[in-house]
Amino acid sequence: MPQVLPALSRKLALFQPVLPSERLLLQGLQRRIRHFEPGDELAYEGPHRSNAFILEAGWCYTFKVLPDGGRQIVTIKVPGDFLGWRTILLRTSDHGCTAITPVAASEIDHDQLRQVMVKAPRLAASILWAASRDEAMLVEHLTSLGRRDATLRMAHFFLELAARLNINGEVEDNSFDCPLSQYVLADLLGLTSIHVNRVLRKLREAGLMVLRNGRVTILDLAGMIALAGFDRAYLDQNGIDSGLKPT
Amino acid sequence: MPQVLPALSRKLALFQPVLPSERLLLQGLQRRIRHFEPGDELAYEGPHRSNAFILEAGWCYTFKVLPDGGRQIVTIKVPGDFLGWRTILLRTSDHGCTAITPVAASEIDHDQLRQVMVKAPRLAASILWAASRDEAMLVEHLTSLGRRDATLRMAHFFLELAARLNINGEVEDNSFDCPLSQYVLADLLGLTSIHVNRVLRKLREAGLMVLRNGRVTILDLAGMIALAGFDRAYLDQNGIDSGLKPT
DNA sequence: CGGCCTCTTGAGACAGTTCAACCTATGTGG
DNA sequence: CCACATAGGTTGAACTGTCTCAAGAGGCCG
Repeated sequence: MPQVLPALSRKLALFQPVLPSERLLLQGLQRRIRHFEPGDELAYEGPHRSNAFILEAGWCYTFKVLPDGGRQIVTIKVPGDFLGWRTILLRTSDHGCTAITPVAASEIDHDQLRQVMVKAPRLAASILWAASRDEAMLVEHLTSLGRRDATLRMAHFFLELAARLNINGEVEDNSFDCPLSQYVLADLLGLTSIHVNRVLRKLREAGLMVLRNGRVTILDLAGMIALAGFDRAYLDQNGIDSGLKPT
Repeated sequence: MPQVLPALSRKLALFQPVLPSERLLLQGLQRRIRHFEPGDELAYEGPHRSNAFILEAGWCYTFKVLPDGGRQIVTIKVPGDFLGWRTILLRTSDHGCTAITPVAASEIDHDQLRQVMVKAPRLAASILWAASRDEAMLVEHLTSLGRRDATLRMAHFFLELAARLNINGEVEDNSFDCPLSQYVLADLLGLTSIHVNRVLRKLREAGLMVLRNGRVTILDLAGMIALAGFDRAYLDQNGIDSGLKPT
């Protein structure tokens, strides 16, 4: 029996406590674990019935590709996140999903999920809360692309990421692992990888943050927050902050 | 007794038929109609309990404001759309909402909605389908801001808008009313109003589309679709197209 | 009539792109 | 164990899409 659900239930507990009975229902959803290697596709764009997952371990990104070959990364997914849930009801998968690191994900049985939603309204509310929070992050990302310049986008993204990872206890000493290449950051933030490189250098030289060897360190938290105009209210995680401390 | 729900139920019927009993439940949700004038705020950003609506008549936009005074319009809402539903479960309203035209909207009672979700799972699925579709549109918009240039963004937006409005039968002769100022289009598409003006001119001079006196006319549908790389699959409305015809 | 909002156009500036080169680390087959 | 390929990162120089600043025109309303 695989050890399951710590990340998801810890997140849901930010909304309301997960009762023992609900914990069992979640475990039922998380029985079928599948594994993927970096670069594997968990879902494809197109009109076929696509799978929904709970990401248990590892990182993925979801993306859209454009006719000209351009790619827009929509979200970075970390353990505890839902994957592909939007396509449970839509009849087409509107995006692809690729593993960044080795990934373990539990595949959701649609009928079983339907049962949970109908028979456990309280848990259903927790799940819909998490989905609403995902959408709020999407809106914030959209705002970044529309109205923040490259530097602010970068700073804002890493502050959000720290807050999300801290739910899983992955932030320590103002620092966390981050397996995102500059190419991925570029397609996420609507930039070129060349410009990502320059922006990261600027943040480093300003003493704000460093990304090196797959690890992020926030050097000046107050400076980052002021720069990005970051207000974590939209993450709705009052109980738990970014894990970062002023220096 | 106000005449209610044609737009929403027509939209939900694109997913599955709305049964008579479900129609009654929807009518129950749509009892408390409120009216707003252009410029009125239906919701504010901030940590208070915000209201959820179904937009019955008129147009709104939702937006975020940045510390530097910049504004990003997140979505344009037309009759039949949900407003503020994300903040039903989140404990903070992450965006504002402003009426563009005179608006009639039914205010949703949260407890009553909860009842519907629990007691009418089939209708709940239709509602969640519509919410998923809204999210898919958000993702497409995000992709526009990240990886499409100003002209493609504009063309893509108006093709999507036509498809949405055609559900309400508002598209006729490749033309539809559109009360969006160039300032609103600018904040929606992450541009300045000056550049919006130039892009609209370019589209007009290319014989692709015209926006004049609050009315859009698509002059060259195939050209627009090819230019924007528009694929309406993400709207998941197989039953009904954009109402536009090749010329 | 004056004030305001929206639309329009021009000219110069700049953020970010494109193209090109080179560097380092890691892995692989001969 | 070297030769080579690949992936990620770094830097420079020229180019361009979009912005900023500035000015003016048309329509609507009090």
